[in-house]
Amino acid sequence: MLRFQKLSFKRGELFLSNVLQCGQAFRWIFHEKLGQYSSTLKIDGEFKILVLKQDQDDHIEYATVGNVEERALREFLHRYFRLEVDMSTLYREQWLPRDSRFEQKRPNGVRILGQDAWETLVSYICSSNNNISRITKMCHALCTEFGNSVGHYDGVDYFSFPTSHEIVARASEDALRTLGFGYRAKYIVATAHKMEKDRLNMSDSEYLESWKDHLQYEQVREKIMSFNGVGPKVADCVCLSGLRMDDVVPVDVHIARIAQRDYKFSARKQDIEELQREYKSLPITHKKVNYELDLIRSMFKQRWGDFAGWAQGIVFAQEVGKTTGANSDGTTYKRKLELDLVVKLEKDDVPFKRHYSEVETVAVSDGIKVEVTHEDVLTEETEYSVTGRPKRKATKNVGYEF
DNA sequence: AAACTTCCTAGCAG
DNA sequence: ACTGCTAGGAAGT
Repeated sequence: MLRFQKLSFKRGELFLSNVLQCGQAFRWIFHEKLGQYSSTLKIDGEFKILVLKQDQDDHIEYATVGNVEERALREFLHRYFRLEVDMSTLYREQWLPRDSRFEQKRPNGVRILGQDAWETLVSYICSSNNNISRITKMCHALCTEFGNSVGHYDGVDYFSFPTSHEIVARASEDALRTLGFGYRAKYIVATAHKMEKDRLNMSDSEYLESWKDHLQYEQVREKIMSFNGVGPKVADCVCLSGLRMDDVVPVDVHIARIAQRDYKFSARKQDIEELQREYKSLPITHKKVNYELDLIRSMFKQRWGDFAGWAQGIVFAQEVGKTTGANSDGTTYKRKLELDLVVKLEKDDVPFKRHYSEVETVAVSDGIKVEVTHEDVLTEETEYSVTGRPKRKATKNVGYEF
């Protein structure tokens, strides 16, 4: 039996269900019966099986399979979930004053994870032109095929995420293609080779992290983009989640659509030309960069400030609004969002709690569809908070239904 | 420089 | 059964 410990935080700062399987991390397994998430993570330099669960909005519970020193574990979790970042304050002091669209948004416990840099790089190479379901399968395949056995828990074997050395030694383009990586197979192999050659005596992640200390964002991105299969979007994801560069906004098709639709963005010719002059001196970036997308990136950075990447995470989660993840039986499902709302209507009303699921919804509030009856009219004064976990009932759909 | 096309694959609609 | 399309892009032309 696992011994679970509590890790507390300010109410609403973290909801595992909105963070672990929404396309940011790809290796968390959800155990239907236990209501737990598990994965292997490198804690204090060694991969361990970590189990998490949450049924309150002000703490999570954690346990490891096998011994990990308590202090190191808590430090790891604090760093992984970036608990030093206070989202409610950011929301109140940064995003809301700078962007009135945030009046219609809440953080909902969506956070940017501080992940292992090398794993982030490889995972996001897999993500190109791909859906979350398949990315998840690919990341798991990398570990089971080329990683090391870490242990066993609740009927599942766990493996480490392979180092560049292990990928070079154990994988090949052919093997990866057979595993379903498609044209990304050669990117993975080439990236692992380059990493193995460049990192010298450092570990993969130490090498990537070393750039952050003495280089500006533009140069760090440049370095990351020098890996095969890594363009601006993937590099920005590595900056944000792998290197904890909180102001970086990765611009994918969704964010580009939001910029145009909600922020009426359109690139001015003058701005594009200025940007081209700026990039002239950089050897790689100006070849891979899409100037329009890059202008969107800088627009959001300017608008949202030092934690623009986190604001992007909230906006993105609301836009996509679904989670997909692996189950302990090896299947990968798209989950439907399910939540409990604590609704306080008029000021003299007693708050009440009510369960909602996406299926039965009609009205939209905060990007969450809510069924509203005649007796509970949501107004601008309505206070609500979201608790609960994703519904475990699966659909086979891949795609967005909003 | 910018605007194409191609690259794997699974799932789904028509 | 078959085609066409799409899904957190990047590389090649």
